[in-house]
Amino acid sequence: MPDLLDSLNPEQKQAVLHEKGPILVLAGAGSGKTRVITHRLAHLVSRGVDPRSILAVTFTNKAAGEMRERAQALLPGAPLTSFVGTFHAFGLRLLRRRAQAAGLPPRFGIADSSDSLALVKEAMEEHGISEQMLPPHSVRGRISHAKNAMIPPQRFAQMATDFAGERIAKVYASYEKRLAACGALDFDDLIVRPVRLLAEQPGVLAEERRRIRHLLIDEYQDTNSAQDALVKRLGEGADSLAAVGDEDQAIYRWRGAEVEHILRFEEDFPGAKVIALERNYRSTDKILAAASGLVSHNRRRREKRLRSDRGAGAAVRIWRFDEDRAEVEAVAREIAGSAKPPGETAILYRVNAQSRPFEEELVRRKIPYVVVGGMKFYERAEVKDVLAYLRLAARPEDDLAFRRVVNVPARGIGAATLDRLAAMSRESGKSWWEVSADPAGVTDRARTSLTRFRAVVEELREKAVDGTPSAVLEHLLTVTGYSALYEGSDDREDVARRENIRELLSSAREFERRNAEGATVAEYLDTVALATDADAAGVRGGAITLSTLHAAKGLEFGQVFVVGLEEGFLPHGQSGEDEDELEEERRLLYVGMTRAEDALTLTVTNRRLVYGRVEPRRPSRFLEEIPKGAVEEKVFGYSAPTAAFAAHASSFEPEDEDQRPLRRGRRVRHPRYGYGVILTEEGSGDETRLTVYFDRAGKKKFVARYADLTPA
DNA sequence: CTGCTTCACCTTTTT
DNA sequence: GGTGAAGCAG
Repeated sequence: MPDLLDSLNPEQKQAVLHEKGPILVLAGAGSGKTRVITHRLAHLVSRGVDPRSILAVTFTNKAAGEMRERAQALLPGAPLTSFVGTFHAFGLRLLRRRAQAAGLPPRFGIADSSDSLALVKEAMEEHGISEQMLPPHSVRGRISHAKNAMIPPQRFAQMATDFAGERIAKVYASYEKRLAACGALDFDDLIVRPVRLLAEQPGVLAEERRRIRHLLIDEYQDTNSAQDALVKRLGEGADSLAAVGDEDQAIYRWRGAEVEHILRFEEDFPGAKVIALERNYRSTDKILAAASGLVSHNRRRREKRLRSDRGAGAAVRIWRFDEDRAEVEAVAREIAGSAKPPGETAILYRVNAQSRPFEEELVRRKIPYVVVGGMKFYERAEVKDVLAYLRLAARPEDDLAFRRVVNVPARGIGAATLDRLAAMSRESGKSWWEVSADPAGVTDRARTSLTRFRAVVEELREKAVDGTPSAVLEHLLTVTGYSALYEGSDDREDVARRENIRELLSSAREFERRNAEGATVAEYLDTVALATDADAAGVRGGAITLSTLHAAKGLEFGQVFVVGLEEGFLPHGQSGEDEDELEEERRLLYVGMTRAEDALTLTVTNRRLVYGRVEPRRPSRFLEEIPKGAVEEKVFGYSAPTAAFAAHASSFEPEDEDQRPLRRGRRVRHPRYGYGVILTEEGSGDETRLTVYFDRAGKKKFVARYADLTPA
């Protein structure tokens, strides 16, 4: 198929044609990365390579879907049988096939992020750790990092140096126990377990290597160490291993990704071929110059020179506003007056909460829009409830699902009964399901309710043996009494819930259609567990796209607005001042800017409503780093800040040396709580209240005047 | 045990 | 502004 290569430039062609061994493709923004991957995949197949020996891995379902589709389009005829999917989907498939070798129960479940957060909370409670002391979210984060670094609880405990670390080690250990008790794996396990399996069982490794001969890894800059290890295990000795990525677009450090993996590729794979794709087909020169100038302030990157293929174009606009209302209006007005079709426009922001004012204004102006990401379909309570019933139908020993719905709709099974079941389960090592058959020490009412509940689940189990997912779902909605819960109500929320349930049903039918044979309940549940968003990005058609900078990666638009370029958003207030985190924030903006083809507008505001409060804002430091030659500034009715306002604003200034001993960030000592650090100051003078985070006692609030705090 | 109210706390990004 | 936990009356 010679025409396969005609549309490629020389570098792209080299990347596609590369025959043997490791190759790293450094694909700058807009350089035709997906094109290279899909063509390489298609090329291998058309050259006679067995499609089943090709493994193509990405990070998101969306990217995987696109890759499969586009590769398939290049290969008329037989459906592509290669594995094309996410790291997690690959890990899951491997573990399902080799559950026994991996030492897993034959039908293990998958704990999603809310399941695993629930388990962390329980584990914390078990060890008497309050949520004030350690936020469950961050504990969950620490555990996740440890798992991805392949550090087991035992070693984590040995490594723990401080008080918090010791506690987290305990939580980590019982979290793992609890996960095992409900026969479930969390997302991290889906990567880490395969790595361990391949490391410990040479036989399995040999077989997998025999099966997988060609690897294609997308977004290599976003791999964490477990994913990197997985690639290395499988890739060693493979016929080819192609890693594609761009360190300037690495934006998942917080999730354990390490740019080092891509920066170190040639050392890890000696003799690797490296090809840089530096021709940009997406953006005009001005946009590219602005974005490149910005990201060149990063140190941990390879020097590169992106060239635009599209001519100079218009300057990047920087719009400055006095307040957020004006910002929202100006952006909406520009969009309304624009000749571009709505589908060609995107508004990008740092955090989801920023979408709201724009949504309101777009609604007011009757401009259609879609929000990418946002509230996730599979995270809605009603969807999770219904799926929990389905999970029980497939695997009654799924404690997490059991607890979720045993009392939904309300059956008179309350906290006391649940505590009983928990205790019995812990003592006997049996699942809640088993224990609930003969519960000791619960009220008669609860006992009858449990019996009735069990009968319902038993019936669903039978139904699930040979029923399709959608049939079981439909059945379950009536027998459990779940749909009656929201029926016949005019409440907007209830209407939405009914719609979501209907939506779930049709997605199940869609799943069955796509997997004509083998659309079992278990397989449907696997798919759903790894599907995080409802692929909303596919339906953008005639609507403006609203998206976070993260979710915008991989997309492109004629006209892009990156809004709210202020300190606190970009860089985000939760990101520290250390260089690595700043670099990541800078890359995030870079990713946003390089989404634009012809028009890019960056906005800043002097004042903004945050959590219902008007707050002074300062322009992002990144604005200074964008080359002046590429931009054109415009100030909208900008009034100089008042003196008081300026004083307030300047307290955000990091280089403004504040000598007060009890200011934000200072370490202090308290006679009772020991050492800590000041998190926030509220009010002023005698009224000043301080929130202090103590190393051992957690968060406490004080009125500064009365608290016995000394600088430490 | 349930359902309602209040209250605190919060807010990064996601497979 | 929104959500989830905690508190309280029925």
